[in-house]
Formats: sequence, structure tokens, C-alpha cells
Amino acid sequence: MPTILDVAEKAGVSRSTVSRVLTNSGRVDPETKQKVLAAMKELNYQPSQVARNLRRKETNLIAVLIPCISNPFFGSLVQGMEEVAVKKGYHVILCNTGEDPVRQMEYLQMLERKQVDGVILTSLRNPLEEVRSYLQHGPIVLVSEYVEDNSLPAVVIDNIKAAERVTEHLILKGHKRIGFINGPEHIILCRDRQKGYIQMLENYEISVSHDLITCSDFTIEGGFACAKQLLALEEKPSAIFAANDEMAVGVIQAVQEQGLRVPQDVAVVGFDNVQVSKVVQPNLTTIDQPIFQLGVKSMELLISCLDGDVLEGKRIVLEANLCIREST
Amino acid sequence: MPTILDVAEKAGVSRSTVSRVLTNSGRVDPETKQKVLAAMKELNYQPSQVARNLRRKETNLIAVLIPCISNPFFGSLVQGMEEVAVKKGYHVILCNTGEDPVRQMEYLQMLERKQVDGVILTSLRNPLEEVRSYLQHGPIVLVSEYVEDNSLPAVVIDNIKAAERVTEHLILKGHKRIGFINGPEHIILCRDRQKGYIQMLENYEISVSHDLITCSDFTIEGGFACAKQLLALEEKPSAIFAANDEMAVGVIQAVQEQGLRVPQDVAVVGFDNVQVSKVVQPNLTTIDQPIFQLGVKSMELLISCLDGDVLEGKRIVLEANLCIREST
DNA sequence: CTGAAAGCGCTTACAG
DNA sequence: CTGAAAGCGCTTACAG
Repeated sequence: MPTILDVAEKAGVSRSTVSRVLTNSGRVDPETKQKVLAAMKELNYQPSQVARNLRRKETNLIAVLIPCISNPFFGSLVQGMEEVAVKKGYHVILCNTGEDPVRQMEYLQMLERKQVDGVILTSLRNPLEEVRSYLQHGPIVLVSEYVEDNSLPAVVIDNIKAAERVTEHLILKGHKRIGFINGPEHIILCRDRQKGYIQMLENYEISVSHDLITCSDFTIEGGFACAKQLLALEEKPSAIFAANDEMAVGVIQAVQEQGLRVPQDVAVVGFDNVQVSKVVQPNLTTIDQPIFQLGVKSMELLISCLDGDVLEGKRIVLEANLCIREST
Repeated sequence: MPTILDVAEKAGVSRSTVSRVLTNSGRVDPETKQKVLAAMKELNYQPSQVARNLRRKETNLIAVLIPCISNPFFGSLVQGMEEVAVKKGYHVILCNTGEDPVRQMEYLQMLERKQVDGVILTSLRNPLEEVRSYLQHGPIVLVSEYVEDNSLPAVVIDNIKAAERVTEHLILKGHKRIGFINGPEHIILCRDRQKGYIQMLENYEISVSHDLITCSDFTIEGGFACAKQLLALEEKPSAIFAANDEMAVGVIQAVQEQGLRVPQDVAVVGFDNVQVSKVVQPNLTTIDQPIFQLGVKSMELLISCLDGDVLEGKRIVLEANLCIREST
């Protein structure tokens, strides 16, 4: 592989000069520049990114930590991030945590070892203190996740408001016994969705019944199991709100398995508006989460940090609308 | 940030020695080692990966080029790759090409610039010659894609055989007019699926009717449009085989929109066995492609190349079985 | 406008 | 078992 020195020799200049044309910095005589360019072409020269990185103390790499890339929600999120990153001269290192706190910390160490310039987190599985200690090595941005004290910048939707909308929609349709299937409770956005659900019931002076509130794992199977449990209650719910679309699909399957109809016997609402919501029969009423945009904005935010912007505690909130289809 | 020199000073040794304990190479007096370890701990030292990379001329990074990470098929594929990579001390750089040949070449340049040690490609959108010219800079492995001359190692399924199985299954169910909706024809695996379809028709001496063969883009909408076209024929097909599950979902929607039933009026088969195949009603008969395993094997193959194995032209073929459900 | 020199933070023969 | 020295391939003040 030719190095910068080979180019310099071939062009009859010093490597400083080659470097200048490489980085387009400093004044270079146009004629000299042509000679250098010609030499580079002739040798088929490509600068070593690693050497440049060591010198400049940057990597142009961003670590993106997500629970599971085979989940379409995270797929869209990462897609948004990647497009922005490439446009700005960065690349994305994909880090599947499998929700494992240990692996999350291992990936965070990439920041410390100067393997990446910054990190985007989609879920916080470790004490905030510990995560924050990595900030000395580079910026960290949260997406679809945030911390109450705003000590880390975040890009989110208003999950409380979204869940309120869903609940109000069901109430206005005449439902009073509304089941709720939440995701894992350690996730703040799940707690928010539950808050919104409860808040809106209270707004309409509907008593909150705790046997109607269940909790699962964001999978079809999980939603199915919770729905069976809810449908086995003395006083069955006439509507079920699941905290994501996959679980809502499981709910529909459980309802139909009991010989009941959606929405006539049980109305169902999901959350996210991923592809399955338009495939399942009946099509799912859901919250249209701007997944791709969440990815875009989070990467833009991170890169603006890297460019020197200070935005401790900045929180960007995107709009998420209710998308009414056949299941309610 | 502390460097190796800071550690050396604190421990009262040379940086060579620190480096030796860092890399666990060469003989180091146990006592000296303890001193060094203690100094590292005290300074909270982490070696710079970039400096090590420059010196060792490796990056421990793999570029994975895929058309679109928000597609669950590629999500599962990448998940398999990432797990293997991390286990072996590598990280994955995610490269979304959007099927754009120009972007594909740009990403390939990462190999030349020594930003990555190797590349995995899921689709070849550029002349083989050009892609092969990058081999001088590092290994390239294909997955779910291959080249006829085996000049690049590949991990695949036997798409001809799989399509034959599908077609035979339909024939044995009594179907004689079987529509086929293929993916983009420039993709070799699509050409193979079509070959299998035609081959099996010929085996059973069923004439191949070219108005029954259509071609689309692997999306639900694309499958829907092709199905409408097929269903508008004078002699309608009694079964439709789509080259992936998304298009098969579109087929089911088109059939049902016409007031026809699946499978009684039109049987439908997909390909891949992704999540939607179990959500759509009726559940889809499909080819169960070992997606995650394709990812695993391709990364293992690439890393074995990096470890020095020579495997030009190696082709690994995984099993893919027919998964019969309600749509046939 | 251009070059000589130092330095980014490691690793690795080579001596001892 | 340990250290001094060279070097990976760039970039960047500093002189001129």
C-alpha cells in the first residue's frame, strides 16, 4: 500500500505538502497541487484512516447501542441514524446489547478506548452515575428514552400524552373497562405510557382497576398471554391497549381464539405503527411513532455535540399522532 | 487521558513492559506485573485502540453492507453477524446501501482506507471485477448472494431447490396454473428461485406460461400489484408463489380484496419465514430460511479469512425447509 | 507557498 | 525478565 511518503516522492514534494492537499488546508500552489493529485492517482493512493485518526484524536465512528436489531422498530431507528451519520462523514458501529447491562457497559468502554467519538443509547440498563462517568470521554445521547434530571440530552416523544390520546379515544368510543398491557416496567417510557393511561381514566372519572393493568415483554407471545389473562377476568375489559404493536397483535390473536371479534367484542390499540400493524386483521389502531425521525434527530444531536455545541440537558420532543384503523 | 507512558512512570518501569502486560505477551515478572496492573487501575487507564490499530495494522472492524436495515430480514442477518463478531473481538460497522451502487462502492473504500479489516456483502450491485479489486486490501464474503465462478466465498441456501419444493408442494395439492412473483431480476437468488419454479413445472410436464411470471420489488405493495395483474388474467392462477413473505402478504390482500378466499380459491406461498408470515391471516406457507444462521456463518467465514485461512471460492450452503401453514 | 521536525500512543524486534 | 529505540502513517505548528 502506498503511503503519503510514496506520493510525496513521486510528486517531488514533502509530505507536509501532500498532507495539505489531502486536507485542503493551507495554501498550496495550484501547479504543485496538480502534481500531487496526479501522483496520488497514479499510485492509487488512499490515506490511512487509522493514522489520521491517531493524529487527530478522532475516529468518525459512533456507537449505537440497541437491545435488538432484528426488531423492526430498532431497524428503522438505526436506519435514520445511519443516513445522517454518513452524510456528515461518520459511520455507525452497531452494538446489540440484548438488554444485558454487562454488554452495555462493555460497549460503553469503546468511548473510553477512543474507538468511537460518541454514543447513542436506546435504553439505560445501568445506573445513571456509571453511564455519566463516560461523558468525560465523549458525548452520549439518549433516544426513545430519557432521564428525569435531563443530565443527558435526549430525543423522545411525549409518551404520557400519546397514551392519554389512546385512552381518551377508547373512552369516547364508550369503553369503561380498558385493559392495559405494558412493557417492562424498568423502562421509563413504559412508566410514562401507564401514567397517561391512568391520567386519562381519572380525567373521565373512571376508576382505575389494577387487575386491568398487566405487564409483559413487547413480544406477540407476551401480549397473547396477558390478553388471555385479562379475558379470563370476571369483568372482562371491552378494550385493550397494548404498549406496542407486537403485543397488540398477540391481543388480537387471543381475542379471536376465544371466538370473540375485534373491535365489536374487544377493541384493541397498539403503539409504534410498525409494519405488522397494517398486516394484522383487523388493521390496528395505533400511535404513529416517528421512528425514523427519532433516529435522524438523535444522530444530528450527537454530531452537533461533537462539533462543539453544548447541550447538556437538551430534550427534543417529536410529535406522535393517533392513527385510527379498524381495530377500534 | 492517561497514556501508556503515565502508567509506566507510575509503575516505575518502561512502556515496553507495560505493553507486555497489556498484550499478555513475553515474559514479565509476576511482581512487576502486579505493579503495572496496580498503576493501570489507579490511573483508570484504557489503552487507545486507535494507536494499537495503527501499530498492528488492523482495526477489528467489519463493514456489513446491506440494502436496508429496517427490513426485518436484514435485521436478523445482521444480528447473527454482530453476535459472532463481538464474541471474536470485532465490531460491526453498519452500511446501508439503499441498493445504490455508488454508495456500495463508497463503503467498499473503507477497506482500502484501512478503516475495516473485512467486508460482508449481501448484494452485489457493481461489476464483479470492480468489487474483486478490493480483495487486495482485505477479505470479502458474500451472504445470501454468490457469484457463479465462486471467486468470492459465500454463505447461501439452495434457492433453486427451495423453489422446487414450493412448486412441487403446490403441484401435489393439485395446482396446475401457478403464478410466480419474483423479486428484482438482477439478483441471482431471484433468478435461482425462478429456475426452481420452472424446473419443477417441467418435471411434472406442466407447460410454463409466461403471463404467469411477474416481477416486483419485495414489498407488500409490489406483491399486491402483481397479484391483481395475475388475477385479472383470462385464466386465473389457482395458486401464487411469491419470492418473499412481504409480497405474499400483498398477494393475500389482493385475493381477499377480490372477494376470493385463501387457500380455497387461491393458494399462496411466500419465502423467508419472517414475522409477518405468522401474523397475516391465513398464516403463510413459506420457506423457512435460516436467516440468523446465514449471518452467523458469514461472519465466521470472514473472521477465519482474517485469521489466515485461505478459502477462495468456498461456498457454504445451509438448509432451508418448507414450512406448511394455512395458506395452501 | 513549502519543508523539517515533532508527535499522536501504541508494539515489537533487538540487546542486554 | 526488562529497556532503548524505531516505527506504524498521518497532521500541524514553526521557520523560512
